[in-house]
Amino acid sequence: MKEALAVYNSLSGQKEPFKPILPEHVGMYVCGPTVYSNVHLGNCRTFISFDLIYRYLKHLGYKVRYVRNITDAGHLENDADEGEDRIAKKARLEAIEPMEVVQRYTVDFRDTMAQFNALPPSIEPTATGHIVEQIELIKNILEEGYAYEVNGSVYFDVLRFNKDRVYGKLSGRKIEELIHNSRALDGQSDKRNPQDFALWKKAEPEHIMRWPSPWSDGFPGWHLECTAMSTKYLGTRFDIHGGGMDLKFPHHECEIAQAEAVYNEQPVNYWLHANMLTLNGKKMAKSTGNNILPNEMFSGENTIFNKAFSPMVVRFFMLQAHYRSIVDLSENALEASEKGFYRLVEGIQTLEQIESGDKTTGFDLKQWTADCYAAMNDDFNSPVMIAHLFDAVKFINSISNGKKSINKEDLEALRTCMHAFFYEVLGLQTPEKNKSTQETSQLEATLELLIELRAKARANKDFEISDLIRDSLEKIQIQLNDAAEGTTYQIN
RNA sequence: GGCAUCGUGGCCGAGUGGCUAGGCAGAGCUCUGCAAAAGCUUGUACAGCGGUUCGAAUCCGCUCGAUGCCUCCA
Repeated sequence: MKEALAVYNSLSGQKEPFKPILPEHVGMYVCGPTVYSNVHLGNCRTFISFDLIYRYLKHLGYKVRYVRNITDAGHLENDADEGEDRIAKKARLEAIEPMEVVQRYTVDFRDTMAQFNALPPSIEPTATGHIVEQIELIKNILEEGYAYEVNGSVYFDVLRFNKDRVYGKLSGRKIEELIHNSRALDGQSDKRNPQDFALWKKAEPEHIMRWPSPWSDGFPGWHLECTAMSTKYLGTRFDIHGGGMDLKFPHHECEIAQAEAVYNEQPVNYWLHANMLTLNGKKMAKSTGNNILPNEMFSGENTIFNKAFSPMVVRFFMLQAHYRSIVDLSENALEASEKGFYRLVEGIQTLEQIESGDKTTGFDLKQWTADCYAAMNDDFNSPVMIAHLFDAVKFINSISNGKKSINKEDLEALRTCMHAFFYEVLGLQTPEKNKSTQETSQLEATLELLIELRAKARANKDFEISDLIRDSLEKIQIQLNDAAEGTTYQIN
């Protein structure tokens, strides 16, 4: 199965057979969040996409080292604030320590990702914990002649780099076009060319987050941390680098330039980019109000949707689209996914109860299993794999109805495969059963009494009473279901 | 303005030269005192206009539209 995996490489623009540098190991780096506010739902989609990829690689038997950074310094804003660090700005606004901001939102981020059942990465390094490595890297780039210092700041010399190597190969941008499209400098910049980017910025006096360096007391440029940390933990050449599509340019382009400047080879074999999440057809933006936080979705306390959606439903919704497609969050789409998700969950629960027969009828289990793997091997095509899971649910239901049968061996294999794909690869969980506290057991007993009374009324054809019980319960979100074996209830 | 990705049935969303995606909704059926729930069955599609081809939703060109990034520090 491993050999069949193909991934879409942004660098080449096509699907390529996946061959890691070491046969049994995979090194994967994904650009993590900047922890200056609550994690953005769009960010979550990126990390859920890479969680799927991480899980599938592990499922195939690879030993994966998954590194995802926490950006807690050096990510400058691009609005009117004169080069102020996002973290520092937030700290100033809230009158707290910068590291307090970092701590708060790192905790929020981890908590949210845990709710989405995303596995934690193998290493989660922070930018502030790797200042030494970043300074070393700048020294090396300067030594190679691809950077220059001006007034205590150090900039990467893109034009100089482009003479020896190619800048723009990931994003398909040409340096001439970049120059052509740049506006004239307003004279305030120390940079020689607008395409150049900061490796080190001298801190203004009011700037709180600062570190000593050979050039000035200052802070590292944003692009630098990922190069420093990825190469530290994965080597100067590693297998997979991931991130959101929006990071392709300039961030990842700059990473390539930084690494190539020092190590003289391209740092990454496979560049993978997860696409964006829109909300009601538009980009999510705080400024326009077209924005929703993960927790607001889970609790239903928001002005965008009329109801709450659980983390598993949202995760399932995202996995029903391919990671390289833009996916649009809307109430209709979420509700459709929610129902589909529960259909799948019930199918898995039915699978636990069905019994094997003499032979398997109407289902080619080997072919089905192969189809599931083929879908995932085709650039992690989770929507197609999920479609196959629904085919299995249809089969499971018809076994349950007695219309089809399955032999012992196949039943075992079906359970193994369904579990592997549902829990392990897709990372889904079935909703937790309510813990049986005293109150719930009292409720259960009461409901069973009501069901018994209703059954008596029905036996006497006293439908007025039986419907009164049913309708009254329905009003308080308790649904009675009459089946051949008796009446069951469902609390919504 | 530049770069990139994309436009699929009522909604979401795969596929990508000839062969059923799937989910939700709708319709029909089964079950039921009637419902509900559940299960089964089922359909109209590939933005528009040209071109290539025996054959295109799939390839090419143009038009229209969408989304992201860039055009300032990063």
